Amino acid sequence: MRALAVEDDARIAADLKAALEGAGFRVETCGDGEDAWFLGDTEDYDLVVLDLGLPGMDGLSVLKRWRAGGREMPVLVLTARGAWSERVEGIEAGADDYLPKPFRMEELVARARALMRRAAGRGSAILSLGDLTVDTNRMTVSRRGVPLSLTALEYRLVAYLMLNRDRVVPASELLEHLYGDEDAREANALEAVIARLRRKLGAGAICTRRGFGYFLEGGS
Amino acid sequence: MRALAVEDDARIAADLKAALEGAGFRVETCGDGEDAWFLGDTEDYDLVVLDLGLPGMDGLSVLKRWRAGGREMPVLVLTARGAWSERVEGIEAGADDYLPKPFRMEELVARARALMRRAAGRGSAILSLGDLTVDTNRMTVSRRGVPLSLTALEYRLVAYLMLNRDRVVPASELLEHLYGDEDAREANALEAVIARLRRKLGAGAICTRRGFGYFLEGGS
DNA sequence: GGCAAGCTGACAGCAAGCTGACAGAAGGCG
DNA sequence: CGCCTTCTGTCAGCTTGCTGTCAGCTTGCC
Repeated sequence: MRALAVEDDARIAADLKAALEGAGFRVETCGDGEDAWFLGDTEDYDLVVLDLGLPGMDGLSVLKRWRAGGREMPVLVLTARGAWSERVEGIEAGADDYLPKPFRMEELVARARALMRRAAGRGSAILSLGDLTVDTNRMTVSRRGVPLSLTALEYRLVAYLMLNRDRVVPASELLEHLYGDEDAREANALEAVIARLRRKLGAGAICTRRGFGYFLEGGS
Repeated sequence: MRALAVEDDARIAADLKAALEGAGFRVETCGDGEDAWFLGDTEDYDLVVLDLGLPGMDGLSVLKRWRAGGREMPVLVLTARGAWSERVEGIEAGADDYLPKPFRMEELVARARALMRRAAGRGSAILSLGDLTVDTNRMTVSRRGVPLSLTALEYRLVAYLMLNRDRVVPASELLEHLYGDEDAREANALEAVIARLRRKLGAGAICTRRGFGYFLEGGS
């Protein structure tokens, strides 16, 4: 397992290196944006930890150029505290996860592992679309970073829509997923859940395509 | 990440290998006790999965000899169904976790990850969250520095929640961890333990997410 | 305008979870 | 061997709050 840590603050960089090495990675560090881009473009890493504030070239630009060039390695972005807009941009630029500073190194290592797991084939732990984020580990949903308190049923519905965010999910399929298809719940149980969800997520989050089904808002 | 799977049943060994490789490990297998001991003693593994019933040398003896020789890698022991005494011996011999057969491979992978996380946490045997501290070496739990007297069962529950503090642990998983075979214990044994624990730890320590499971309070 | 699909607030039933009491099991100790 | 202590599963009754149902409404479509 080979990792690249892109971070201009030498002390943090050293800490990153130590933590990741403790987790079993061979780690290289780099403090300059352009150098980082070059390394990420020419070398093969299993993981990149990328700070956004860099000399040379901005972290987001680095990331975008990697992705534009077809580099697909997992990238964990370090964002400034509470800078939500940075996170959104980071995700759009192709980040796989983000971690707000300051963070505990254990947290970083945990995320790194989650990324490795995801890359190793399985579903990701964190899914985002628009201003909604679903964390399948914690089984939580948050909106613009604000955690929402959902019931189990509501969570499963959102998570399912999020997993199938690239298509319209028929109501019948949702019913089957939620209730295991046997006793077809009297029609509008599903609609009741959707209504409650919309109240919590915000009106525009779940869209209806009349006669077809539901989908999560976000771009399309 | 390098793992050793010690298992004499060839089919199970193959399953183990596949599951762990799916989780990102490079996996070696071994079906004989003496060979296993030699490998574990001379090679560096990040994780060992060890079945107790082995030809050549008994699994427990292998483990004890590793520990006696100062080998500290995380070891996950596979025990026979319902064999309680084996578990206790396993812990005394230095196992980090145990899993009763038969088990689901996902469960194994989850445990393996938890072990890796623990091992990566600076090798520290002490975990803290909020005002709770769990010392996995001495198997003690304290609150604001005041040691609590917990029973074995209670300790294992708290420790497991602490090891998995970054997620909500489903009740079914806790049952499986505590009792091995889910069917054995009727309904609310788990809830009884939780109630007793809350009385000792303080009411807010263990939180319930209805329909999901339990998690330790702290921060989030 | 009329019909059907979908929405929503209210509400009651019900299941998940909590707790205190109790007794069987396990183990310690004389 | 027998008493005693501690642990822990079961039970019953309770609380909490999730969720399906209903009735009436809005929206989209022809």
